[in-house]
Amino acid sequence: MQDARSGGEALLFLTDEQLRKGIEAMFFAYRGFTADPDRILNNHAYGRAHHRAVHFIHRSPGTTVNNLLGILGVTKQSLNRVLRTLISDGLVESRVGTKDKRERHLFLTTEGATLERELSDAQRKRMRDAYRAVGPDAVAGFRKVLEAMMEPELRRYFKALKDAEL
Amino acid sequence: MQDARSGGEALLFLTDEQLRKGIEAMFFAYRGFTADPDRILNNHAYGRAHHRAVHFIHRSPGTTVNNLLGILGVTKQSLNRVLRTLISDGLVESRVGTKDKRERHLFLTTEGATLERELSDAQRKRMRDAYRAVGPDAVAGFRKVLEAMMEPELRRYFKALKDAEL
DNA sequence: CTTGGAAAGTCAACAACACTGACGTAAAAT
DNA sequence: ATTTTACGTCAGTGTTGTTGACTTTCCAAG
Repeated sequence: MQDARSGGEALLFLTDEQLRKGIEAMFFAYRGFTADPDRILNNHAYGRAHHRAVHFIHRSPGTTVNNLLGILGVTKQSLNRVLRTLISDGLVESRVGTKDKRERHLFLTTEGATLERELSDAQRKRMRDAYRAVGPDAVAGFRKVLEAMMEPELRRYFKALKDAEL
Repeated sequence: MQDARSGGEALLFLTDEQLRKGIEAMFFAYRGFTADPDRILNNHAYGRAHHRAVHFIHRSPGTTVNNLLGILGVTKQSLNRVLRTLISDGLVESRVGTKDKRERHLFLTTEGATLERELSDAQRKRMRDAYRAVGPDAVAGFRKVLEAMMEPELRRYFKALKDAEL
């Protein structure tokens, strides 16, 4: 039906039509991916930017502001606005570095960890339901494609994250 | 290494750690997914919202504003601002409905189609490279997980999009 | 036929969050 | 001693989302 241009046999998944469907799937899926956390954040007067910060501080406790900047890909001004509110609201603690006193090491407070849990529970639930519905082989393929789509620098960072670090 | 808590055998892909890695993969991959179009849009003084509108108008020529609203999941006021600039810039044409004069049917002009092509070429290239790197089986799994992650309403819409419509 | 409500679309004002640019401070590196 | 790095801040701007108020059009009940 859509193999007119790829004279080939096993290359049908590379047609423009299939690629476009993949693009749209990515768009619609990302909406679902963020839907549950967005609902929760609305009740807390926070936004997606706060979620991202809280997630990665939880993931890597003691990370520095500079580290976070690289991961999140925003300017320090933008991140600072978010961190400032999280710190003043008592969700994040910022400790001056011991070795290098210019650095600030970020940690979640108990309250911050509570919000993180609430957000990630909702997001994991959707992910778990999706995973369960399709099975481990599909999940493996999913992960492969996502990794291949990343910018090389972030892919390196992503692969360096140890599973055990959680 | 991370199977401590799932007493099970084939359920390792459902551990919290694996789910969290999936969440992060989704986050990083989406950044890659939008990186190329974002660069192009910057040169044109447009944003991601314009991209989305142009994409779906190309996908379904003659679609109404209301249709687009359901697909994009924003308020009509937000979409209207984007459409207004696209129309006044001559990328989109808005025709009053013949049957129902309240409706506006949207079409890309030649200039609009040129921008759409430029954007989707870049985005498809990244998708194609990723697909090629992982092979058809992984791509099938990728698509399955994405579909499972969508909100039911959008999944129905997504599945209804015929491949041939492109 | 008229009237009243619903639907489609537009205009205006506001908030969140990204950006750039400039500046300041403290500490590390050279 | 000078430069660079890490971090914070102030000011200004742009995109994209929101709500609220409005017009035009359609349709259906009286």
